[in-house]
Amino acid sequence: MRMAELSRESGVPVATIKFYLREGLLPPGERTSPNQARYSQAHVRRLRLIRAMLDVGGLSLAQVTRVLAAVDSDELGQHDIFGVAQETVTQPGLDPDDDSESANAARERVRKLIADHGWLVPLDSPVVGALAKVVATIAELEPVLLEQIDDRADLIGRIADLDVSLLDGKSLEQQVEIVVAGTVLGDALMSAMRRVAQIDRSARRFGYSGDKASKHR
Amino acid sequence: MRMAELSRESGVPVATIKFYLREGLLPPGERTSPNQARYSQAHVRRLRLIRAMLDVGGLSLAQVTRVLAAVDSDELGQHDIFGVAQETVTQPGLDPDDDSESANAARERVRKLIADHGWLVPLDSPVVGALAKVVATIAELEPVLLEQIDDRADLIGRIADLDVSLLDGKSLEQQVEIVVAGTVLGDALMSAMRRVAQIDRSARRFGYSGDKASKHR
DNA sequence: CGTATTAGATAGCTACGCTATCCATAAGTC
DNA sequence: GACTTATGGATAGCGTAGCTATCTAATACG
Repeated sequence: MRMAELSRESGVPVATIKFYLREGLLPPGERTSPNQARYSQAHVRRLRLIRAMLDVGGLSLAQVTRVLAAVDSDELGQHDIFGVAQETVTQPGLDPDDDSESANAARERVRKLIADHGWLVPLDSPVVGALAKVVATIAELEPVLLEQIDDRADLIGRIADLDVSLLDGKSLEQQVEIVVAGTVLGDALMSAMRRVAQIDRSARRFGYSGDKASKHR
Repeated sequence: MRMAELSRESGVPVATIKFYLREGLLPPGERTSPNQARYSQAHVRRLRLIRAMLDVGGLSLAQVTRVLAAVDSDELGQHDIFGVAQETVTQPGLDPDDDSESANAARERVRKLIADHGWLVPLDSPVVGALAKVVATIAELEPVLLEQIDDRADLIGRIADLDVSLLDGKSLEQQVEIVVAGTVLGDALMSAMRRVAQIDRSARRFGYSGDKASKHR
């Protein structure tokens, strides 16, 4: 497959593909002569993955770069797969040097949450720091949201069960792909479904009107 | 409170506050003379809300602007609250003119999902379109993720129950604030908790090692 | 009265994610 | 083999987002 076809297949403009090649997001094609190359189905798939992470997952190019680098390096152990995918996606959490009252309160709340649920997670991991930051933000803005955090954690735990069960009987290579997609696109899927479900619950509680008139103009 | 103090209280630089004022994100202060103004605690809170939506929620300035406009307009009915918050946050979904096989398959899958769960949601609403887009993307990239979508939908539905139950006994004004924060920050909270829970489940399944040595370098 | 702030206007800046142009070589076409 | 088209690679530029900096005239404060 040559450049034009790769572009057509993937829906990504040629100039953009060249840009991704320069940035190392897309591996170079197989050389057929000093300055010609041939691309494969793997390139199409890689392009689709890039676009999915950018458009649907909402990642930055830099994050996509890191995720792909992790995918390509094959020195991952079973247990690290999630960590690697997550750490490249997780945004900076609570500053560890932040010793303010609210920061400590948030950290404590998260510590207790993890302990209460018996979660086996190092407290100094980036994901925990990120969670602490979210909790701190919510605590000072709309603390009611934290009232049922334990119930939420139970449900989320069961979602995580589903996530992990997906890996059953898969090769390590497949697992990497599933975890990456599951981490990035999984967030989008959960958010999108939650919104739909909220509309349903809200309609049941406050009354459903199928016509547009009731919608905000 | 004058500008300098507002800046100190909120942690937002003066230049940035002025920028937000220009953009209409922050309402003008109360005039004390033709070119002086005084700010209140409400301004501090508003600033914190803006920063939370930008930094934690990951919204764009334009989205924040729309959310705030909706918050400020008080012509919302009970049932519309979710819709308004969501529609300003929900990114463009599947193009309705897209008649490709994959797009139709995704739409059908979503339609069935909604029907199976008895959700009361207009199929042409933006949130459903957004969900269809996510489903379409996952379907062509990592379709295994869709295998347990019904189980996920059940759990998400129960999360939505929690979301809606938060509004019990709250004034309409409070409800608006809760829904806005719950929509934007709630996504961040769920994602962060899910990552932590995934680490736990993964550790249980594949073995936990508390030391850093097992982590990706 | 003098120094420090302020509101408001305008201009500039950095990062991101492309997009466009150029050129020399190679491929496809007759 | 001549000729048109496509390609790889390099370099430059562009549009948007989200601030940041500077300036000015008016006000506040001690």
